[in-house]
Amino acid sequence: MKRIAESTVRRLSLYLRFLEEFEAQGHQTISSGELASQGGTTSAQVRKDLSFFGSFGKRGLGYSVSALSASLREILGLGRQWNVIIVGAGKIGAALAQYKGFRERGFKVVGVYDTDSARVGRSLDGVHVKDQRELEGDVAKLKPQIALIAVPAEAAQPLVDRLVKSGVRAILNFAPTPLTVPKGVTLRSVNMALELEILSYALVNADD
Amino acid sequence: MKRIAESTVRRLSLYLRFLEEFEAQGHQTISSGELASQGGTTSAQVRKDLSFFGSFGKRGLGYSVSALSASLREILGLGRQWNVIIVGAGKIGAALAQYKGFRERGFKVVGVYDTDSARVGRSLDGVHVKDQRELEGDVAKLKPQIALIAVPAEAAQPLVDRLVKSGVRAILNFAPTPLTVPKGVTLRSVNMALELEILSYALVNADD
DNA sequence: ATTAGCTTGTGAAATCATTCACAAGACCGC
DNA sequence: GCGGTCTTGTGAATGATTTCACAAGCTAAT
Ligand SMILES: NC(=O)c1ccc[n+]([C@@H]2O[C@H](COP(=O)([O-])OP(=O)(O)OC[C@H]3O[C@@H](n4cnc5c(N)ncnc54)[C@H](O)[C@@H]3O)[C@@H](O)[C@H]2O)c1
Ligand SMILES: NC(=O)c1ccc[n+]([C@@H]2O[C@H](COP(=O)([O-])OP(=O)(O)OC[C@H]3O[C@@H](n4cnc5c(N)ncnc54)[C@H](O)[C@@H]3O)[C@@H](O)[C@H]2O)c1
Repeated sequence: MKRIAESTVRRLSLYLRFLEEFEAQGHQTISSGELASQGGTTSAQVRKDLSFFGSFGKRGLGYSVSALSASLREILGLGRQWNVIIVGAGKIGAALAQYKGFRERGFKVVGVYDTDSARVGRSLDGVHVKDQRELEGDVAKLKPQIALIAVPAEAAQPLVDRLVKSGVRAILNFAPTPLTVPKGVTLRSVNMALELEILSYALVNADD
Repeated sequence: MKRIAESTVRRLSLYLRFLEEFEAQGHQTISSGELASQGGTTSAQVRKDLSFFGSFGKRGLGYSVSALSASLREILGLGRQWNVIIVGAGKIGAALAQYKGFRERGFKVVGVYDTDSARVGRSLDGVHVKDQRELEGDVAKLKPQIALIAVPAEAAQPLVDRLVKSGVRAILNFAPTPLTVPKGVTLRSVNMALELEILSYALVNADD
């Protein structure tokens, strides 16, 4: 299949969230326009996004909320549970480990790792923090598909290398540093200071 | 001035970070190619990004690290301290309040607010948590330019409305819900579950 | 069965972003 | 001062994404 733009995947994920809300409200069908207004986009965009994957609607009627939800879940790979590990049990790592929003969307935290012996052994919402030396062994055993990186910037690249070597193929990084991964591994970074800098830019350029 | 793409602003922010590292290493000049390789982009992209704002380099030589850093800081509005408030002192709000990375980049947390009386009064790294009823008064007094939203999804829109009414013009939202702001206010959202869903998509479509 | 009223799916057009490619400028060594 | 070697700044070309616009399909009402 043709490569799909990340912006499209991002919107599909948003559409799914709105569909679930709609479903909870008891609606049976939804039009591209309604979906668009929720997501801050246009009806044409919604239809174009969906058209890359097939044809899900009924002309004159719209989309079946439940059928489209199911299709989007399928497309996004959310019909299953993903096992996730978190490395770094500091402030942000602990918050992520306890975040209910992940589990609700099918991402289960199966391990949390740290170097600091003061943190190892503690329990974060049912998952107990282990020493990072157990990382490789656990990855081989538990086969988590996704790893979250919540360690200091300078520890991030060596950690990525270990994770990749152990077989992790998708990484979400929170350390504010550029990282490289070999082909075949997907890396995404969330950089919060950078988000604030974009706001800063917007504030000083408010007049345009 | 012509409107600048967000992707450009994002890269400028990254360039600045690399320049600071370069400066710390004692380098005087840097070429677009060196800057590009750090940021995972191309030299042409770097030059084009900068060209929107002026001409900062010397042909044959490259850019003065310190002069370009200063220019980028100016462009991004980072030549000053920004005051930031955080609403919601739960797990993620507390992590953000204690995050050193913000202060290092000129963002100072001047207030943290919550509804929960068990959390009010605690101190998070020097800033003590106040009752959210003090929000409006404090915003009038402290004039924070930026607010971070770390409350449950259902509390987010009413909170945005209060913040906007009080004069906050830039908001970074961590609640996984769509929010609307009037024109003149900048809103950005960080949606971590969505980041994981993009990874999920990448994993199930690894072969393309 | 026909019509009226919606809404989809999709080529074509328009807009936006990135990459190419090269003239022009700067430095260095001789 | 000149030739050689770099590297910038930038139009033009390419590529990607979004928007437009409309034929075609479905429903419901009569
Ligand atoms: N706190 C935030 O809100 C926040 C926000 C954005 C980004 N970040 C980034 O997230 C990362 C962690 O930040 P934090 O505030 O949680 O810091 P922290 O110091 O609270 O936590 C870092 C943890 O990582 C552990 N660690 C260090 N090296 C390790 C390794 N090799 N293996 C396993 N664990 C290791 C430390 O023992 C510590 O517990 C940093 O890169 C930071 O820039 C934090
Ligand atoms: N924990 C995470 O890692 C994480 C990650 C991504 C997004 N989020 C999102 O961030 C938000 C907070 O998550 P959390 O895990 O910190 O939850 P939490 O329950 O630990 O914290 C929420 C806090 O907000 C406070 N609050 C509620 N309504 C408020 C109001 N009107 N004004 C001020 N404070 C109010 C609550 O008292 C509580 O202390 C949620 O929307 C969540 O989806 C959390």
